Amino acid sequence: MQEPTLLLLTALADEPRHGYALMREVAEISDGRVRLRTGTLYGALERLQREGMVRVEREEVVDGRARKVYALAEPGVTALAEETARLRALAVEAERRLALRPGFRGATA
Amino acid sequence: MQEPTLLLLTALADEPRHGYALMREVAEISDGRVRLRTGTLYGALERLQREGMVRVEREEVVDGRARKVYALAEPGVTALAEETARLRALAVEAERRLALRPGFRGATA
DNA sequence: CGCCATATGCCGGTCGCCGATATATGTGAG
DNA sequence: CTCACATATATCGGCGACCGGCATATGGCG
Repeated sequence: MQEPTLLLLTALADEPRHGYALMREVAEISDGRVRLRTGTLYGALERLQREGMVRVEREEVVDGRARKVYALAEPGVTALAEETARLRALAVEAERRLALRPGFRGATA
Repeated sequence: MQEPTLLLLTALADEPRHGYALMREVAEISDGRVRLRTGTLYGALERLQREGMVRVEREEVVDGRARKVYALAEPGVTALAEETARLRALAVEAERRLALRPGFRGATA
């Protein structure tokens, strides 16, 4: 799983959101580092629906603009939980190895 | 940065290793989940050298077999440290959000 | 002698992501 | 009133990392 996808699932983890809100949320989570393009966003959303990770919870019209509100499906919750656990373990291992290097000054500050 | 690349840099983080040893190391780090293909390995190694992350430390011949021993260059150390810090923060955030879900049972066990 | 582990390398295909483009409405500036 | 901008969704071509398969070569074991 790549980072944009991981960010997307994370942005959906606490509550359902529509596409455009997801773009803003992902930017915020990543401190502005990752700006999802619409091509990536809607492409990923479609793929994640095919894979059963995400579902459309409802469609609404707000101020004359159509919205699709996406939500994490159960497989998505499980996948996200497993992925983050895996990644956290990997990060810890990488940092352990880096600390083994002679003269290493942590970049974590 | 994708996971195979991250795993590769992690495998090089503590000490220099040659290609085949990297395949074994990556498999071990990932608990056997990720088996680097030679195409991925040598392709990534070449790319990472172009990017200045990795360098060939030395070439040796052991038991009649030629080896190239790869090492992390300084930019690789920095990149790995930053990437892991970023990923760890993201994992923490994802887990925080997951914990907010009603009735969530941690998959971290 | 054949098989497996060691060891490196290339090549075609797939797939996720990027960049650009299109479409449409509401809001605020000029 | 009009133009620009934020909101909102969607499609398309292309690129690049990774995968799977193949090729090549040596040393050790049965």
